[in-house]
Amino acid sequence: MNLSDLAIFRAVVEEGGITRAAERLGRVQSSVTTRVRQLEEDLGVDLFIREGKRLRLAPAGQVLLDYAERMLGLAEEAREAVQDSRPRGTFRLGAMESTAAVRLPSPLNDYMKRYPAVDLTLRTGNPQQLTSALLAGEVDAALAAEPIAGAQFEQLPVYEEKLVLVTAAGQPPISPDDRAPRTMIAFENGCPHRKILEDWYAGRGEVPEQTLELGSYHAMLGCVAVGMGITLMPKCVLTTF
Amino acid sequence: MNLSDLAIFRAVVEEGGITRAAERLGRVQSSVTTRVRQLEEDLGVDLFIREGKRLRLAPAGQVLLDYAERMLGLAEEAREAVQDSRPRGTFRLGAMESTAAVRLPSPLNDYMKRYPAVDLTLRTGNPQQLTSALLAGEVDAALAAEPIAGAQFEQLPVYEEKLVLVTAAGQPPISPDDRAPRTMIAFENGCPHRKILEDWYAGRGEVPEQTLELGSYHAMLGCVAVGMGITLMPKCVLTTF
DNA sequence: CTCCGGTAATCTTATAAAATGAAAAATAAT
DNA sequence: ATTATTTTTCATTTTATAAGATTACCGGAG
Repeated sequence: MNLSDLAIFRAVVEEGGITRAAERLGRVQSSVTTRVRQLEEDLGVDLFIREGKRLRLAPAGQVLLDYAERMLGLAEEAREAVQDSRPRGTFRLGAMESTAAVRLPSPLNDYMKRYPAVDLTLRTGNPQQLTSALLAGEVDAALAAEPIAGAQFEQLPVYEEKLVLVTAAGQPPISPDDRAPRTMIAFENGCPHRKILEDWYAGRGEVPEQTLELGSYHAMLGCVAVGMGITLMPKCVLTTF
Repeated sequence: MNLSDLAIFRAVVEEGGITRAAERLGRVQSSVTTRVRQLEEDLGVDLFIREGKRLRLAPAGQVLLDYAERMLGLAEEAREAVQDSRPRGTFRLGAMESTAAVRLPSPLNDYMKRYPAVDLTLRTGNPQQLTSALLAGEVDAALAAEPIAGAQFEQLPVYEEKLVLVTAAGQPPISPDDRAPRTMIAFENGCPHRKILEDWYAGRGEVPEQTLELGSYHAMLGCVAVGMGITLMPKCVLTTF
């Protein structure tokens, strides 16, 4: 059973005869006869009751007709849907926590309005996690901070993040002469900003005596505000609090 | 696009590769490659994104996969439904008014309980109307009183109707010596009982002076009861009032 | 009854489609 | 760089479908 068989069968039913169906289908009567018989043989049932030269739809034919129309309708629809270039399906995007929270909400909102047929999935993680998800095909694209290890990706600069050192309000500014605050507050391991902050310490010939690892920017800022230590984060994150 | 193409496409998606799909389908991988490419050409879109030796489902492929699964599911279902010999569809039955009202309700009820997948249509009419409906293919079968004109039908005796002359209660019985009541009450023209009643009059050498034609047995009996005339009807009809 | 018009079935031949097998190209892993 | 794996391509064989001619069948008209 394939769709052309079903189309032929449907034409025979609709035209009420093999000869007229053949005419409509632009083929010869014997072909149509053969295809109908083959279909009957394939299904193991009579689709038509043959009374002399007249064909009457058999019960099994009625049943098949219903299915045939549905399948042919779906085929037509599929053909159009597939050629429709408007985005659809699911778009699985990866991003770092900071990007996801601050930069993405607005464009994501626009995107979803613009392409209502697309389901969006946002997965957050550090660049390592994002790149491996990308390699595994678990996400379609990701926004991550450079540099990216094993750069066999197609890349496109999107945002330039200005990173700021954050200290408690009222604290004297950090100068090259003073010792840096002893506690470094950072996001989970793998976060590129954390690495940069560690490098900053190293550049001063220092090492943070203590590291406080937190799971959210909100918590980190709270800790900084009470003078627990310093942190490094995209400037834009600050503006949202 | 036909169902085998779609089955092949689905297998490739499910197995995640042409080689495994070919194995599962029991054919050689070059065939599978060709069929997939043909399907893409036919639809005018790429179903897969080819990255080296790995195939990734393209957006259009996602769309098609959904349709393919639906169509293949329907095909499977159709194959089973068509081979299912239990009656289904619509059964269009014709019958005379008296048969429909008195004899059919109970068997019809049984039938519908027994074959819930069958839709029943009952069309009432006199034997002439029923036979022409049968010839036109508007009903599948009909219950009609003999004799039937142009008997190219397959026939089967089902009921034997005892016809009774009905007069008003308290009336003296009709004897061959008296004149028959002057008014004949009958169903619409074409009703076989009416013909029989007319013949009965003729057999006595009489002719009904007046004919009252009514559309329902209920009305006919009402008229007989008040002494307006006589009628002839199946005995079973009487028992239902 | 026989012939004619119209229809479906059958059979043979021609054409198109699909499957195969082998080799090539591409690429991921070693 | 080499090997192994996977897809693609191509020539060939096999299968499926279409066409064309014929036959069989039925229904109506003469």
